[in-house]
Amino acid sequence: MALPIDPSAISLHNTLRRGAAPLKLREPGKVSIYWCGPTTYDVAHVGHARSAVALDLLVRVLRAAGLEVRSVRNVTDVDDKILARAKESGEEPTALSARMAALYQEDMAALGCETPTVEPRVSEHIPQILAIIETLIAKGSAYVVAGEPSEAGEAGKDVYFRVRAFDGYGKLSGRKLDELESGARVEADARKEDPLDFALWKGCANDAWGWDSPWGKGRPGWHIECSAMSAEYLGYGMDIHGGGMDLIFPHHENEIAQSEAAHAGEGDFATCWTHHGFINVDKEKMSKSLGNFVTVRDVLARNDAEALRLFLVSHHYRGPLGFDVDKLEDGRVVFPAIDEAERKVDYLYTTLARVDAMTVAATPGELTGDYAKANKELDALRKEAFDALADDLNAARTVAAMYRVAAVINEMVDLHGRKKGDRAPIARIIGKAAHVLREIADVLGVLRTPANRYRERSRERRLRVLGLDAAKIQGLVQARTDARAAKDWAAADTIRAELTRLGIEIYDGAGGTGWEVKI
RNA sequence: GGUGAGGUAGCCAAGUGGUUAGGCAAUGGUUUGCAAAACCAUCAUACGCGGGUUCGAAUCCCGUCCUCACCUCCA
Repeated sequence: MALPIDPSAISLHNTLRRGAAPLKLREPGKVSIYWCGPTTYDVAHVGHARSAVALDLLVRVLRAAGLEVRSVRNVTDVDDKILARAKESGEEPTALSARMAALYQEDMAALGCETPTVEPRVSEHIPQILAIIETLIAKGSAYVVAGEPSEAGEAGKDVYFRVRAFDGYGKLSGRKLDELESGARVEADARKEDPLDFALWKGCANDAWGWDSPWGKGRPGWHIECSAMSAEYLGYGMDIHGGGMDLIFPHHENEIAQSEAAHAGEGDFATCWTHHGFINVDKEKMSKSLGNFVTVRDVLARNDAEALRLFLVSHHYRGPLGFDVDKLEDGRVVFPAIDEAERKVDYLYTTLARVDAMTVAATPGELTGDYAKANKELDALRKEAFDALADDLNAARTVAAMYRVAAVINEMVDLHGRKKGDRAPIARIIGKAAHVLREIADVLGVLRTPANRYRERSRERRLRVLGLDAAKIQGLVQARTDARAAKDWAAADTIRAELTRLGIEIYDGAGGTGWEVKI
């Protein structure tokens, strides 16, 4: 079977060029990606999930095009915020960041994100960081100054990057040096040659959290880790570098400056810069500093992980994404958009379950009339689904096509029950449609469990959230079944009303009465 | 002030020059003891506002209003 995506058809928005461009690879058939990961001082929120899902989607799309992907996503485990948080709790900074990193990896795995090829930590790459800083000093791109004195005692020296010595500064973010200088909120620091210069290494007191260096004890500046670790695992230069839009300036701008200065004459640091949009709560960016964040764990306590994943891939990765939080009268917090996405996940799994429940053995023969039309529609939907992904990861379009495929399946399953004479062609269409649905879901990273397992885990979780007991529901359903057997419709309907009030939905099928917990 | 993103039907959300994106909600229908689910149909001649270009504009151009983000840490 042909690959669903033609690698030469893939185009991505490149921040550096301010527009979409066909994917260009340094080595045919292989893609290298560096993605800026989290600073691990707290549990991951929905914004981190969006970032991880954007990377995962990118990787899946590239793989669907037959490309070999090598992805690196850093864990920033050395940072002032980690230190500050650790001081509050009395925990060792390294222990805190390691604990948070483990939680992050757990959460992202729950969202169906594959583990990147390498997830390097800053604390384990200090030698590489020191080496690149020394190179920058040797090339005249960086300079050493006396450390900031502190009451804790003698501090190591600082190293700063000489921004004005790098020609292309501002090329990613579209900023001009003089504008930056004039609009500067950068605090003046007499030790710096220029206010725009940024730290590669910050000295600290001998008894503080840090590492030994040629400039005394200290910690790396924020940006240098990515220059050092990307070179370590991808070599200098990469095909795609990505992260959140807030990183364009200064983080990525500085990464470019450091890396290209250290590797002058070796070409661009990254060919394509990919940046995703934010999650907004009440139109404001979800962020830790604003305190308006919802953690992934908060969401997973109420909703299925696949609902959050579907919600995320239902929107284009570069646009803003509103995340609503509602408070119910009983004080429970709900996420209406995620609930809606979960109902769609229910729908998709129910669709697959209906296919599972029937035998759709392929039988040979020509499809004619409406069946030929349905078959053609499926081909068109499959093409649309994958074309959309090749077009700057437009997964929202892919999701739309996926719903249409599910509708075809349901339509055919209904028909299968009614048009007994046409069962062979109908079964063929269903078999093909189910295959297409799974193929699309795979690249989106949804529908990863067998339908019956999904149903069980959803029921369990929803009962827990509502504080209900399955045995009690079972009893009410049985009582209603008995009333129905006695044709006591009034009694049966009273029980149903009670179940509805509790949040239980029932359905009478050929094999008896089933029930679901509503989300 | 500079830079960037965005404003599309009741709501969410694709679409960057010409044929129904999709979903939610609502209404009608098929089905059902009645329902639920599923399917079909309607809602939908929508594109912040004002000009302009064009046979034709949500889409291009000019102007303008509004929202958000970045310029300090942020996914």
